[in-house]
Amino acid sequence: MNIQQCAKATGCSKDTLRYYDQEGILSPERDANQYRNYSTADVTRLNIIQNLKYAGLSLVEIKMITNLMDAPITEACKQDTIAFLADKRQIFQAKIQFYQALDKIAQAIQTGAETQDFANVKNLIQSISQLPLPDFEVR
Amino acid sequence: MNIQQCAKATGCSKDTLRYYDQEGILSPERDANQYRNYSTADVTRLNIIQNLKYAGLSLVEIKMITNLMDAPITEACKQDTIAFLADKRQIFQAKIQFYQALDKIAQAIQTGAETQDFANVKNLIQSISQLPLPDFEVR
DNA sequence: TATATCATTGGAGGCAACTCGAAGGTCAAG
DNA sequence: CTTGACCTTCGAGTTGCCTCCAATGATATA
Repeated sequence: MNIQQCAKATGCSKDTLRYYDQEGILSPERDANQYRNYSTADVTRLNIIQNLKYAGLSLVEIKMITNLMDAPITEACKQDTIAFLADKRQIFQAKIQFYQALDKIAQAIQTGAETQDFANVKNLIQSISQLPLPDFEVR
Repeated sequence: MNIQQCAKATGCSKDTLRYYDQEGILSPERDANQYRNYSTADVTRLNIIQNLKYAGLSLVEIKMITNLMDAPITEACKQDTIAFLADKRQIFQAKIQFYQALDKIAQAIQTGAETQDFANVKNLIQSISQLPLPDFEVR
């Protein structure tokens, strides 16, 4: 699969695919003429990358995770991974709670706006300031 | 409250506060000497800004929402707000589902790494590619 | 009144993650 | 064998969100 087909299959732009190659995030095989040749495994991997990006991970963090797929996992790397995941899970869980709370407020604002209850809309926006941010560092 | 105190109260840097002023996101009153003077309402507003940023909104979107707090809400603006919120709620709900699924996988990877079940770790990472991204546009 | 510490502005720099353009090589169709 | 649509690399530009610096002014304390 050439770069154009891969771009179409994954929704990444060709430039993005070249950028990922350059950054060592995803380096496909090359044909004799130096053209990139993407395998179906590469496409799967790009889906993983996109999903983790959507979850708010940086490309460096994504590299860490996807690297686990092809390297044999050493003891040191195992420890790193466990610590990293414990960290990330805290963040994921904080995000779940945060979005649930925020969605509740958004729903109430929606209702308030529809029923012309504008005073309440302002109170609801105020209440966003009360949502607790997690006290650990988040990117 | 001067800029230093506000920075301390909100956790924003002084540079960030000046940047927000410059961008019209939060413009505090000025004293006779041109020094910025932050009110408690400004601090509340900065909390809102930080929370919405954490939720993945851009500063432009945040401006849209916080502007609702001081302007009288016109009919046109009401329509915009309702549409905007409907949109954002879709995204929030997608994120909730996504993080729940991802956390489940992260937990399983953690367990697999702890118990040396590395083959399974690789399968689990693979399974991230299966998580459905929402089909609407997300930032 | 000198000194230190705060504030102001303007403009430059930085980082992540692209995005674009130029200059040139490859390949299939007519 | 030319035309057009691909591909390559390299380097520069862009966007969002800061972050730092220099020059200058205000304020508090010894």
